[in-house]
Amino acid sequence: MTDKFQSDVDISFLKADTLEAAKRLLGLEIITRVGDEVTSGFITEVEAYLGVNDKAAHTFGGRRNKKNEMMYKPYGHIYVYTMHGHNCMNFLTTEGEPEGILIRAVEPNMGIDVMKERRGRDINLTDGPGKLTKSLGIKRSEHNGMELNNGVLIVRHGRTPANILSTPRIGIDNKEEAVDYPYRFIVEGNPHVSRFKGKAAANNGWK
DNA sequence: ATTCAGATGGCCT
DNA sequence: GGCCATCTGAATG
Repeated sequence: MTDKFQSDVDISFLKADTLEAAKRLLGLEIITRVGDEVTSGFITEVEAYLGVNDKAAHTFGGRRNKKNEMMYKPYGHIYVYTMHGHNCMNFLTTEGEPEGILIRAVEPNMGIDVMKERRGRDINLTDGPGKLTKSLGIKRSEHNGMELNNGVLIVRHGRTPANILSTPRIGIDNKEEAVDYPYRFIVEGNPHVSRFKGKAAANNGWK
């Protein structure tokens, strides 16, 4: 268990309830290995997408197509889609419902130099859904539909949030009543989240 | 500090 | 052709 690329997390909590699972993801460390380069970050921001009843979800009303096909896999799988030329990653939840959790931001931990190289800049490496996938080397061609902890991407116990804040989701202004659902969860006071303003909390909001 | 237009690429209509 | 669960740099105040 001292292997940095071996999971120590029982991901069965993803099976039960998407909103609860979203909060429990905060603080977990996502680790990727591409070739011999290992990069990782602690999850600081997530958004839940509640499937067929959620107008903001790709699977609203049971929509099913080439892009969202992997959303219909069971919990513990990864859904990666591209938009505007960027990759975004979700962890799937439940069995039988096309629900998932968008990973919107992480706090960089391992392999920061590699992330800087992949991103072509030294700051703002992982504070957005398209940024973190680029920093961690996550590609649709290699990660879409894969299972967590199978060798390309694992989660490990990381840190514990001191406080969790919920807000409306970002970037879904055209989704009618769903724009107001408080399905975005962040580690309060952590600066590595989208649109961060103000001052970082003590210890970046971790216990 | 905040706002905004343009880039961007895959997939749907 | 048009739509996005986005990002960036430039232009503002």
